[in-house]
Amino acid sequence: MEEKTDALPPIADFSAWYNEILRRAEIMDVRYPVKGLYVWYPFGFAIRKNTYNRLREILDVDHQETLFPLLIPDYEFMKEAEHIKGFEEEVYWVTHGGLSELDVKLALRPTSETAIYPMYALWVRSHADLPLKLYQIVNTFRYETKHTRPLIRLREITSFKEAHTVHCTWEEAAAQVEEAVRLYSVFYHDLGVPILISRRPDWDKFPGADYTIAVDCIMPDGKTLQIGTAHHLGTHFSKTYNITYEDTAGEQQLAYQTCYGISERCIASVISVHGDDTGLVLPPLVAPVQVVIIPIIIGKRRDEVMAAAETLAADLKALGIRVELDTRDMRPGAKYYHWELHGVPLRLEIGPRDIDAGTIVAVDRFKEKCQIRSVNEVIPLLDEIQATISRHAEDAASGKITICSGIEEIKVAVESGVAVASWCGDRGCSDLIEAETDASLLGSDLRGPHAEKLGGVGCVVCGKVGKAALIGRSY
RNA sequence: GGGGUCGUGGGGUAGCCUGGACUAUCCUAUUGCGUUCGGGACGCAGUGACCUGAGUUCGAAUCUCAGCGACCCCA
Repeated sequence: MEEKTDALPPIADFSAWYNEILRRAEIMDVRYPVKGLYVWYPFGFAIRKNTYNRLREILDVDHQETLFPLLIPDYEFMKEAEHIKGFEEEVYWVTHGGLSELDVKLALRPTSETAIYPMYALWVRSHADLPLKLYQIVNTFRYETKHTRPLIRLREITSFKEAHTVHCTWEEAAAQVEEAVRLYSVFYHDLGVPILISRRPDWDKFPGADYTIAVDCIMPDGKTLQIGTAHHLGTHFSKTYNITYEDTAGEQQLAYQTCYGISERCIASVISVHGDDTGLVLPPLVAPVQVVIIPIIIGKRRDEVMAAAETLAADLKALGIRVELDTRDMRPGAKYYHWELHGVPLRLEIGPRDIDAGTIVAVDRFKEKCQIRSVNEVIPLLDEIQATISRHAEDAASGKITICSGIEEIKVAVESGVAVASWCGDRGCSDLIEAETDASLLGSDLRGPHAEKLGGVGCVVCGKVGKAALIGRSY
């Protein structure tokens, strides 16, 4: 069949699809003239707003939102050795004020530990001040040398949610890391994005952490995207920044810390994991337009149809639904394509025939059509769509995960997805896996059903006691 | 980190090698008018571009150098 119009590249050609969808669905404009910096279109920004509103809701239960400065004095930034090593290659420096050189150079935060922790040292006095759980949503700057990509690898991360907590004991901090993982699981469950939770190998943990728990998702091309991390910082930073508290016995004690973050990669994951050949598929939770109403306007009955459509829109708005009434002078079909591209979960059509019959045509993003008689049927429909989107994503993710018992199997698995295999924890064995399979050992202690299915088999390389590791190619 | 390809209206291309008013083409770009309107309408008339800087030249989208930017491949 002949294509009538310029088709979106198929999602099977993921890179091309991704670039095109960002522009056509008006998410990011990539034409800003600085490498690695991109502009949010209003529609994309609305997705961001809805997504981060949910993230805030989840955090606000027992965190407080705060805001720290963008600029960090060099003497603070340079205090923690491991941390510096991890970031110094990527830091932008402000060296001048006007024409004069600054006495103290200022780093644009690549992350905010070194901005926040000197203040924490002032704020934390007593065990009664703990735990302290703050977060902020800010932009950060990293001079990326790898290939930059909108929402995925940026020189200005525009939407970095970073939480920083302080605790009395190592165990409490460890429990907070688990709590962070739980919160992120809830968040991604709500976005319908299936996640893999594992512990990053020691050589890949956050610079200045005891350990790092990572949240990854699987993109349509089988590569993984890290979409969240939680770090146990132990006392690395509290030693450096002198964050101490007075315990019940009146003794000064070093505090234990955690930090955990999510960036706009969460939006990249929503777009990529759910999208299809027709365009975006947005979960109602984050869709800027949850329901679009297309009036079917024909000649004489135009006013009658418009009035009915406006009433319908008002009724939906009253139910708290984000609704758009599309009154543009276009044929209905063109509007259908437009809103499908933009991922609108549910479309309602109202025309003369529907008015006569007392019904409304409802079509979901998967083109399932039904007739409804009342606006009260809309919310259940949206709930159903949210569930369908999650189920599709879950099926797609499962299809990309292979449980492997040998190097050859891993090699095949990582060509189109990720492998789960047993690993003893030894660097030598992981080096061998990576060299043989052209993929990375992303994490150990993988959680969830796939790890359980693997069972207690020995390391794929040496046969010693091993645990479930995640192996794949990553963004 | 290494290599490659490339930069032309809003988007996609041709023209460049062989310099000459350069210009052209397609689209879900855009303006106006009219006819249309239950799955991407049509007619007519318009708008709109050669990445930036330097150089070569009588003359540069075209040649040279640099910068900026984009994409692809390999490590």
